[in-house]
Amino acid sequence: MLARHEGGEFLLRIEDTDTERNRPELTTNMLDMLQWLGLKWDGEPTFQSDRGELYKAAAATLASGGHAYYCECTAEQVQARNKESGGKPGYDGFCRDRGLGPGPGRALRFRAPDDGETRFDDLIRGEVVVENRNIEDFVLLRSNGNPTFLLANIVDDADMQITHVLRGEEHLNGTPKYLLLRDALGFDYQPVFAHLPLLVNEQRKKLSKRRDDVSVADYKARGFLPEAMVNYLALLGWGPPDGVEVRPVEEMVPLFRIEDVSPSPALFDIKKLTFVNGEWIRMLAVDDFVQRAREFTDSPALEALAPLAQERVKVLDELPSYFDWVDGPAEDPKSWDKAMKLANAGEILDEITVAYTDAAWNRDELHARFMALAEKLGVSASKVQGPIRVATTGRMVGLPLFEVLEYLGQEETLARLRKARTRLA
RNA sequence: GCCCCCAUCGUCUAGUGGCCUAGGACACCACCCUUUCAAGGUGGCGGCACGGGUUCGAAUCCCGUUGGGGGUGCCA
Repeated sequence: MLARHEGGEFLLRIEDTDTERNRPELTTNMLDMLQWLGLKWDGEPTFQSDRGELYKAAAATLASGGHAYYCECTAEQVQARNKESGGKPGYDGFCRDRGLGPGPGRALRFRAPDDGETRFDDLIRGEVVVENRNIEDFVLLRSNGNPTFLLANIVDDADMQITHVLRGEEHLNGTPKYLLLRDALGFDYQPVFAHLPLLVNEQRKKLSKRRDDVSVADYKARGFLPEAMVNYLALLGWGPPDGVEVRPVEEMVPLFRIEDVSPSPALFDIKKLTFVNGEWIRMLAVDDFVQRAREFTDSPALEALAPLAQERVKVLDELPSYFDWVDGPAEDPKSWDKAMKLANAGEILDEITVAYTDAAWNRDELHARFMALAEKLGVSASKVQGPIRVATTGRMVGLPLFEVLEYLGQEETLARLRKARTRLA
């Protein structure tokens, strides 16, 4: 798939589409992801099937030039022969000199050199040298006629004059093959290589789609901000020279140099991502926060209490638990037990359930009366708020109590307190 | 098996021969602040994998060992 940067400054080619099955939805997902992350692009995606003739021409050049040959071995046959000769994987060159022509069931293989070495410079890893005899005869054209990734890769790169080949370390081994193909095809083409470190899981294995959480859509659904995601991703394998880690991409771009990227694998640490996300949430303008928070809660109290929630939440999907008291105290037996088992829980509720009319029902007044009550009962303020909090919101933890009570209003608050008192008795 | 890559606190990193008694961030712990929880503040815990060289001097350079990862597909 191809995507051109907005300013036309560079051409980004993303190779993710299966050349054989050619599933467009993969491309669509990727474009959605890029957009969410704020990476601009334009231009229409290009599929490999649109460029088939180019690959076939290259394959023909290779075959007629003696750089490739047809092979009718099946995977099973190769495997069986390898097993017999000592279990070494890789193609054994069985059809190398059989002079087979094209035909059904026959794949085209590259004839790798028997000697010499292939070397290249990598911005991140320095010089990499591989002896050609360690490179086996890999497939160029499948028996169904479709080109493989490697062939499409070099043809596209040379054709588009790709300047920078930046990819994961898993492609490091493929690079000598890529270069061998380039030379066999006679291309005058020399990109700059940079093989980036792999992202690994807790077991230090390469992050895989099958067993790890790698879908950006999932992080989006959980309430991670794209700003935080990009920010955190940039921190893997790299650190800003001034040490300021939480900052917008625009600020990191001028600081970033691909050659400063670390060559060793990095662990994707959800804890730090969460921290960065919390920082970004707190940096949001309140109305922006409210807008984004709306995806996660439909509470009518959101607008009124947004700044208080904004300061507490690290991931947006925590929001519901901060606002589930609006229609009545949340069901949370643990909180109830913890708060109400206090010896003087009943006494606290008795004292606080008295209405007042000599002052406005607001945070400051509630606070003042609450403090007076704590002093009167000779109990710490933090102890006193427990029963009240649970009686009104159902939970032991949550937004600051008096703001919540102010929002609830005197009538509703007192009703909840009395109800709790009855239940307690 | 073979080939390639990698190796600083638990994690992400700074460090490119003396500014290193190895710095920062996350996490963790303690204290402060405080109506809960957060946020904020202060402090703490914690690392150059090992062994040889080179050098007046090595986390930094070289070699080896060990450990980890990747590749070894008619996947990309």
